[in-house]
Amino acid sequence: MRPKVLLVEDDANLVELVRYNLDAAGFDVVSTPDGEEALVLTGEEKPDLVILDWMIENLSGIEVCRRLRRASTTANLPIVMLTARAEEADRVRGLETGADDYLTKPFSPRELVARVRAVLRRLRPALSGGSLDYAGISMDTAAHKVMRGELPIQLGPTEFRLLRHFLEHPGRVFSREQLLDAVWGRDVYVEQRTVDVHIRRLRKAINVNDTLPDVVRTVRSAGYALDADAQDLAA
Amino acid sequence: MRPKVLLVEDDANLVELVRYNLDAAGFDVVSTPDGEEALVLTGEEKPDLVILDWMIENLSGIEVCRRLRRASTTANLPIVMLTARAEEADRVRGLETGADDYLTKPFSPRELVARVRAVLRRLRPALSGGSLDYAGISMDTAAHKVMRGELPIQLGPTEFRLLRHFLEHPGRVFSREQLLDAVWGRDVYVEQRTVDVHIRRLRKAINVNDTLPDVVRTVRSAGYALDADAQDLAA
DNA sequence: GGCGGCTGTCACAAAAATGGAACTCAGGTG
DNA sequence: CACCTGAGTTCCATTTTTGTGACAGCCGCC
Repeated sequence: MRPKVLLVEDDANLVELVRYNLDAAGFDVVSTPDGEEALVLTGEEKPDLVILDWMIENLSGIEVCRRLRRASTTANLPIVMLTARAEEADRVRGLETGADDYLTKPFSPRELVARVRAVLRRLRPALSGGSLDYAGISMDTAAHKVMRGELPIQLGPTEFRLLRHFLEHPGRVFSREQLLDAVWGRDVYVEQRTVDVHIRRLRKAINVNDTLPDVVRTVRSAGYALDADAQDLAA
Repeated sequence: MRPKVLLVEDDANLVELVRYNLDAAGFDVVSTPDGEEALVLTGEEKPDLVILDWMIENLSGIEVCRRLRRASTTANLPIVMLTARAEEADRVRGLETGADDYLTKPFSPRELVARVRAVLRRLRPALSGGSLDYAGISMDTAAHKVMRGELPIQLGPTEFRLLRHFLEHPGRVFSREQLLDAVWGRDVYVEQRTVDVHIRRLRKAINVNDTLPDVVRTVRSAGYALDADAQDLAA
């Protein structure tokens, strides 16, 4: 699955240059020159990362950044700012508004790709092909294989995505609603309790034998989390 | 708890400059000019982030970076590279080796701090807002975990919300009515005395053993407050 | 068309949390 | 010291939330 990047930039030549390089590096690219539209596209396209030029139409890049950070659904969306403003104050302001990285023009396309990769490697390890490890579970996202210690684990597609999501945010609690958004997709309508059933199927598959601790923690009235010490807390 | 940064840099003047700025920004700083020692210190000091100069003694920064990435305990340690080598190829190489960010000298201390913050904001949400600390109690709101010193605390949903409310307004006294509004919700109708019961459950859970002081202070005919010295005041 | 793996729902069981009542305890008062 | 008020505790019926097994529909495959 190619990660999707939303490019918000009004210089058509630059858009083409960046699009070409990102495409070659294995990314899908959606672009717009317009700040307002960027916010709309973020909701519709659900990009994995946004590249924001500072000077764009309608809303400034920094304002778009601020709004994305404020909305809960995009508060964690990786953002790379891109601009001709090399002033130190601007760079600091960009980073403090919530951008994850900041590049000044002129920049090298290769460096941009490298920085986009570095940001994604951090935030969405699964997208960059590597493997995810936590609490004795390791998932090879490329090969779609999962191991619990030395034991291979067999998972259905939904359980796989569910576990991957947990591994990307170890220890963190997600509500059923958040899990439906992240694992099923934002426009899918299913009962919240369906999450319970899949959690159960995941537990069944992961806790191969009774000697291994359950790593899925139930947080009453809140949701579920993947947790190395799920057991101790219950005790 | 202040995040700890390991600074690997051999220019003593630069070390002082960076140390001063990071300290002012709320970080603890440990430093060494030596690549080999950096690896040792990483294990001993368990920093939250490493700032690595490329040109250092014994091992090059990029080699240190590579080794840190390879070791499982430090594979996820955030790394910011810092160097005089402005060549594009070097920057790309640095980022691809696993650095999370890359700054070229001369750089502004403020930008360095901003970038360090941006990297940490991503990786350790707990260090920048996700966690509430007061009177020896720390609550990780993302993971829904509470600790009293080193001891894990088990709370029911209502007690959790109650404690969170207290932690958000440490030391302040709330009437039962205010607590019902804030913790139960404005439109919920329950007896005021119910608050007492939950306060009791909270106390029971928090005061794990008798040696620890009670941090919930009762203010007669007024309400309750979370207080570091609840005992002394009562005496 | 039949088979097997996945999915989403349901209904019921099990577990945990909650709210309230009753009773006890502590502090202040005259 | 008896009395009164507010707070601490305990207990338990009820309500809420989660766990679980079963099942029917779907889809790709042989």
